[in-house]
Amino acid sequence: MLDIKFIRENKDIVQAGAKKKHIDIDIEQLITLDDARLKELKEVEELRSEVNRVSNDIARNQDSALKIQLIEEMRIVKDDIKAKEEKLKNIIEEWQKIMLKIPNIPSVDTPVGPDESGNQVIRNWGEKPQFSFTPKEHYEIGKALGIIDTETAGEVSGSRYAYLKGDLVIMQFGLIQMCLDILTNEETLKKIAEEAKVSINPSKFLPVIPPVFIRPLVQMKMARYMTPEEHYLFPNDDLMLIGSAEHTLGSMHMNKIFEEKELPVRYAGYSTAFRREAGAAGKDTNGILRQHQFDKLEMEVFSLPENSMQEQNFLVAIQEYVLQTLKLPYQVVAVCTGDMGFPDSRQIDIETWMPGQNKYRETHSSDSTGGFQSRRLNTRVRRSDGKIEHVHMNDATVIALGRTLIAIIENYQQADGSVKIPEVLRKYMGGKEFIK
RNA sequence: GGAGACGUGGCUGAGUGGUUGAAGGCACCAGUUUCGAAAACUGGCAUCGGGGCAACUCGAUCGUGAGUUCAAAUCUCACCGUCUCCGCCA
Repeated sequence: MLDIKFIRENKDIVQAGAKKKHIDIDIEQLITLDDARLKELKEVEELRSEVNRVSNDIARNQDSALKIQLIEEMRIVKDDIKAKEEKLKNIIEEWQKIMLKIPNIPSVDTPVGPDESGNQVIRNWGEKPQFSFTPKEHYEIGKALGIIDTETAGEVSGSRYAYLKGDLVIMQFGLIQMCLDILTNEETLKKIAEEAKVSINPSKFLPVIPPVFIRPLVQMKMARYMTPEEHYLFPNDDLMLIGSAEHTLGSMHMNKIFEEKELPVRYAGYSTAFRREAGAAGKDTNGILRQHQFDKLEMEVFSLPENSMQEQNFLVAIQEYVLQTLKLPYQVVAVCTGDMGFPDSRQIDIETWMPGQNKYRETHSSDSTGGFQSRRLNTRVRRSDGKIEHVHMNDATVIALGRTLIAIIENYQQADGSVKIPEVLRKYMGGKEFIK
């Protein structure tokens, strides 16, 4: 949510920002409503003030005839207040509906574009592996090795589910452990920050296992409930499944105030993510690329506003470090206005090379949301001078397990159908060198 | 799931219908004192919104939402949450 004062003072910027994101909003209508809201609010407040004043007189006055007269008068004023409050309530409801539809404004360095075709590759890393044979896709290799079974899962649970088995499971836990080792090691983080030339305090991440259920109201505050059809809903319990650990990590400090010296606060949350993939009919149906359920380690950082850009750069640097450690080729992409998320001011994705598909595919995302989510969540910071303002929030993937497993399977595949295990993972897999 | 207790400012804790936005304490900030610090003393110290250049002022907020009343932290109802005991369970 943007600040209404900011919207009033910068309506051209807000309107232009929404247009770049291809979201229709009517700022003039909002401002007309806001004028009405302020007028009505003022009237209600003046009447309430009168009631308060007279009520105090009643309490202190000894003259009982006068008291009765004043009480009668206040009864009438009270009815007046009730009617005005009803009117105000309706105005505020309309006002909120429009406010919730106004997206965050894209940063100045966000490329403008209609959809993902407008995304820009910023840089790439790594040599694509050369094969003496035609590289296969992950599901073929996985099926042959008996480590991915989508057929049984299809019968048991439906499409877009899979059984992962054996060494692939061990590898998943190895990846998680490897990433947690990075995120909880201050030396490593410092090194990453220095190499990426970001000037922030590279403090450790606190590992968290968050709930996978969230109240729809809170999801709304995270500004991640724009497309209800994307979520698994449990109306009997007024709950929904999270689509990312971000949703229950970012809301951890709802209605709370940080002290300036506490920031940045960094979390590394591990959870399963649940997505209905409602808009992806027939897309990526093979294997485990696009699943209804996948596991992910996610970073969430609360920072001072002036640091949030650098914080995002730091998070991207961590993502790159993870992929470099695994020796997986990737490209870093500035996501354009037409493709970026509703609450984002700047979104950067990383796409990892998938030789079987002969394509880069999205494995990481990092969202800088500024004060957009924190305004809805009411998450603030008390500065050292006592002033209180909204914190800035950044979230980013550390590792999305399913897609990273695909990248490893495809990049490390061998002519005999086996998969070589990346060196850094071997210590987590009993020293094993191949899955075969 | 059953029974009971409770939810007040950053924390603690008073407050059961009328200048209570809320005593006291801790923490914090500024000053006095000190070479400096501690201690002591003095003062300040909730958030949000409206109006005002400002001093200031009006309103809202005592878990959330409704209600009763001229007047609600205080009374009523619903919901949410926490704690204790029992049950169940990994």
